[in-house]
Amino acid sequence: MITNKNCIIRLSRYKNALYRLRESGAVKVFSNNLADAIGVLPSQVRKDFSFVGISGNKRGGYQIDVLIGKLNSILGKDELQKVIVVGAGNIGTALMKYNGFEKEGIKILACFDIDPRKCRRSGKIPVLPLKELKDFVIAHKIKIGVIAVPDSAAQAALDIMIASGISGVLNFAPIALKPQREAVINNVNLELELESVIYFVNARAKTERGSAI
Amino acid sequence: MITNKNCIIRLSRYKNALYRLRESGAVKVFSNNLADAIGVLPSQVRKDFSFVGISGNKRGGYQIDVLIGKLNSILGKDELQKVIVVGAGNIGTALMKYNGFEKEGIKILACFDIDPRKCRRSGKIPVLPLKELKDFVIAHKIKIGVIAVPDSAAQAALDIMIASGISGVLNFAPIALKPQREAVINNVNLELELESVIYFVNARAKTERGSAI
DNA sequence: TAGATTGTTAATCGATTAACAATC
DNA sequence: TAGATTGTTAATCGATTAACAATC
Repeated sequence: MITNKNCIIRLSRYKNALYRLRESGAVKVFSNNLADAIGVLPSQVRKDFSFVGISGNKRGGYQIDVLIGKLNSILGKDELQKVIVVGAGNIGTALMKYNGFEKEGIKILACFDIDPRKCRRSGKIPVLPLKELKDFVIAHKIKIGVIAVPDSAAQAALDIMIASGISGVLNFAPIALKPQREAVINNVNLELELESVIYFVNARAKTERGSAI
Repeated sequence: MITNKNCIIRLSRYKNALYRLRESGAVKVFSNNLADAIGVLPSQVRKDFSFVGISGNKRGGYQIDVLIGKLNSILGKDELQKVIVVGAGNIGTALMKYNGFEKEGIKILACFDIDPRKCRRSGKIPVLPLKELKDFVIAHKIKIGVIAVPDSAAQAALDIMIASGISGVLNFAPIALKPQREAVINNVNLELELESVIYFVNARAKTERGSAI
C-alpha cells in the first residue's frame, strides 16, 4: 500500500490532466506528456504508476481512456464518496457551497452543528443538530468527515465521529487531535500556511537586502 | 536560509506551545519538553533551532521568554503583517471572518472582487473593486496576498498582484500558477486534501478485507 | 531493423533521527 | 565532581531522479 501522500496527490493531478488531454482529442499519452502537464519528471510519472500497479505499453505509452479508468478506480471514484461536515461556521459553510466536489464524486450529505440556531433541515445540504450525527453516519454508512469547528470543540467532534464509525477526517482546527482508535487524519492549518508564506517572503527580502550590501 | 517548509511550520508550533507553557508558569524549557508538546523528537527541536541560529544553555535548556522573542522575530511577528484577499466568495469570506489571524499579527486590510455587487466599502474589512487593487497594494506596501477566486480567474489575479508588488501568495485555486517574476506561492487545494483522506481510508479498508481472507 | 518508450534498479538528494563530544 | 543537556556530526530513512535493460 502507498503511504506517500504526495504520490496520491500527483495521481489526482495526472487524472485531471488526462481529462484535459482527452478533451483536446488525444487518445494516448506518454510519461513525458503527463510529466510536462503537471510539472514533474517522466521517471516520477512511471514510478508513481509502478507504485499503484499501472502499466502501459512499451513504446506505445498509455491509452488515455484506460488510464483514466484505472486512476479513478485507485482514487475511489468508482463509487460516490459520502462526506459529512461538522461545524457550520465559515469554513464549513464555504465547503458546503463549494461546487467542485460533485464532479469529483464527493457528496457532502449533511453538516452538523451544536448551535440549534444554525440548523436547517431544508436546503440542499441540511444542517442538523450534532446529536443526530451518530445515527446519520451509521444509517448512511459514512466513513469520511470534515472537522470545521473551533479548537475547543475539535477533539469532542472527533470523538463523536470516530465513535460513529468514521475512519477518515480532514481537520481544519489548528490543534493536534488524538483519535480513540486508528484513523486517517489529514490536518489543514490555514494560519500556518499563511505564516509560512510570510516567513519565506520576509526571509527573501532580508537575504536580498543582505546581498545588496 | 531555510527552505524547508515543515521546519517553519514546526517553529510556529514550538512558539504556540511555548505560550501555553509560559501561561502555566514555566520559565525555562528543554528540547524534550518542546518535542513532547508538538510530537517530534528532541533532536528535531535542536536541529530546527540550529537551522535558524537559536541557541540555549548547555544543561540549562532555553529561557521561554527569550525563545518566544527569537521565534517571533524569525517568523516575522515583530511587525504587523498586512495581507489582502482576492475573491469575496466562500473561501475569501471565511478568511475575512476568521478571528485567529489577529492574535498572530496578521491583518487582512481589504478584499478585492471583480463583481461590483460584492463590494462594500463599509465593514471591518472593506471589499473593493479589483481595479483598485494595485493602488491599494502600493499605497499600503503590501507584500502578501491570498487568491480565493475561481480557477479561471486565478492566473489573472496573480498577474495583477505580482504587478502591484506582491511577492508572496497563498493560493486556493486548484490550478498551477505561473508568476511573472519570482514569488513565493503556497498552494492549498482543499479538494486534493479531501481526496487524499478518501484514498487512504479506502486503501486501508481494502487491505483489511484482503488480510482477513 | 532501428528507434522510442516503458518498468525497474541504482544513485542521489534532503530531511529526520541517532549518537556523542563539549560543557555547564 | 557527576550528571544532564546542548549543538553538531554521522547514520538512517524515504522520496525523487537518473540510468538502462527489456521490448514493442
